[in-house]
Amino acid sequence: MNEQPVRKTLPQLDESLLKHLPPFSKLDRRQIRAVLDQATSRRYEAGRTIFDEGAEAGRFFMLLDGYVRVVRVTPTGEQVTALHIPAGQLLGIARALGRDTYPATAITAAESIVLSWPMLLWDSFVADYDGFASETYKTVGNRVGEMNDRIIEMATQQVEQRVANALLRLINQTGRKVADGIEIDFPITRQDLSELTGTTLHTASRLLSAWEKQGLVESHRKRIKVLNPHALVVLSQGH
Amino acid sequence: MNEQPVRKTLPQLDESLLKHLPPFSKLDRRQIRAVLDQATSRRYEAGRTIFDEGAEAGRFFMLLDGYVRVVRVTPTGEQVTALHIPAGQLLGIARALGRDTYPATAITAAESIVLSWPMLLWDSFVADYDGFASETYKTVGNRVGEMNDRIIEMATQQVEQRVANALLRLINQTGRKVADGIEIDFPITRQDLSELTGTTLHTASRLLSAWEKQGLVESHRKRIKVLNPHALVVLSQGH
DNA sequence: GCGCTTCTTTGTCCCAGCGCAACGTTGCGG
DNA sequence: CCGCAACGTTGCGCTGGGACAAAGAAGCGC
Repeated sequence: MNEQPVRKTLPQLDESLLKHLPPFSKLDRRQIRAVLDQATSRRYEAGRTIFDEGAEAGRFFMLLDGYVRVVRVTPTGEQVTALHIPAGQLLGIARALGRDTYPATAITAAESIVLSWPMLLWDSFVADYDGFASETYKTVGNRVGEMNDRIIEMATQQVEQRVANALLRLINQTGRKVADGIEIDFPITRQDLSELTGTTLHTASRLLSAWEKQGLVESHRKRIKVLNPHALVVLSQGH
Repeated sequence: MNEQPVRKTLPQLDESLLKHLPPFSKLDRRQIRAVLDQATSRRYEAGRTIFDEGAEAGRFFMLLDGYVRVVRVTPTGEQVTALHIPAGQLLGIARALGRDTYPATAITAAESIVLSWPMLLWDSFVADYDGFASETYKTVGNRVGEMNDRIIEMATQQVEQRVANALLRLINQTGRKVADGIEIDFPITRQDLSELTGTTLHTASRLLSAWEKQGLVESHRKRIKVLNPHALVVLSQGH
């Protein structure tokens, strides 16, 4: 793990920000203050580890801004991205899974702002804040759903379909509308895409090139813009 | 879904049975009575559907005996087994995932005895029974862990390793020690194995044949006995 | 016992996609 | 402006394992 998060005051954190975070969206002013007062805020550059698989789950986190990849490392050292987590979500919520170690490693995929609280506060948050528990269930439920989908994909779909699906998921989660399409608004390499889809960098690169020739996407290093999402959907369903 | 479960008295259900079920293991006699009184018991033959993906999650279930496959069906009609659930576990606990429909279909893989309760009771169980909530978190956590593992497997491992892994998981969950090895004590076809590992019936069959020739396993239709688990472990790690 | 169905085995063919390898491209720091 | 590192592209050959096919084995009902 990296250096310990530094406790800071949170002048730059607009309280209204928390209102957009589902677990806390219904809190009143005083409660928001209480949540923020107990939080530690930290900025991570891209590529830094927030917590490591297997480490004692001492804190839980909320991603205020940026993107996080949840990865697991195989015995042979390969990385596989299990999930992408967009801003506004909780992570490292081992407690909601009845665990006391983190089940995977979280790595920032872009510069990110992360709040964290001691895991000790988990239970009191659940008790004190209405809807906190049910929102975390939903978070867990969504992630289970996503993982489920990925298992299905991996089991039944061809590489091309999987990559198309991954792209679609990414633009759904983090797409930003631009003039002529939807852009994924965080840096993503071919390598990342291949880890997400369980293929190789080479194949992912080939596919993107092919799609670019067909005018489906446009991409420059670490940037991917989808021009024709519908065609991707068609691809993802199998020709 | 099948016919509605039939409400029955539970003469044949030894109360002590419930003590082996984690979520209720710490209850006293009166509480166990209360839990049982509110349960519906039902026997399912192998291959029957307990609940369907997408259906309203009206009940939650506990598998007293038998074996259940949690499957998802792809748009093209293929079945993929997402999880195997052994006796003693809860299933259909959509509520713990903040959902009100079942996220997958549950099908019995062997004759099974299933208790169920109206989902309405979920909240009161959580409130009334100490440890119920935390045990369900653990159940969810374990399943998330398993799914995670399967994603890693599918992304990084060869078919042979995946099948070996699947077998190992099965003997861990439901292995029964016999004279010269460990037998999986419910009927499993090559087809099942292939669905679990995202390969084809044919390949699974070939692999088992090869292993049988090497003396690693012994199998007769729907029965698989592992003679040399260690060799399988070696295989599963990739030569 | 006889036929039917379900499950399993085995062989042959063939191609998607991985491994390898070499070469472009972009951006950054000095 | 240059060199280097990170990122991306492309060609080629090889092979794991999927598709197809056909036939054996076990169980089941009549």
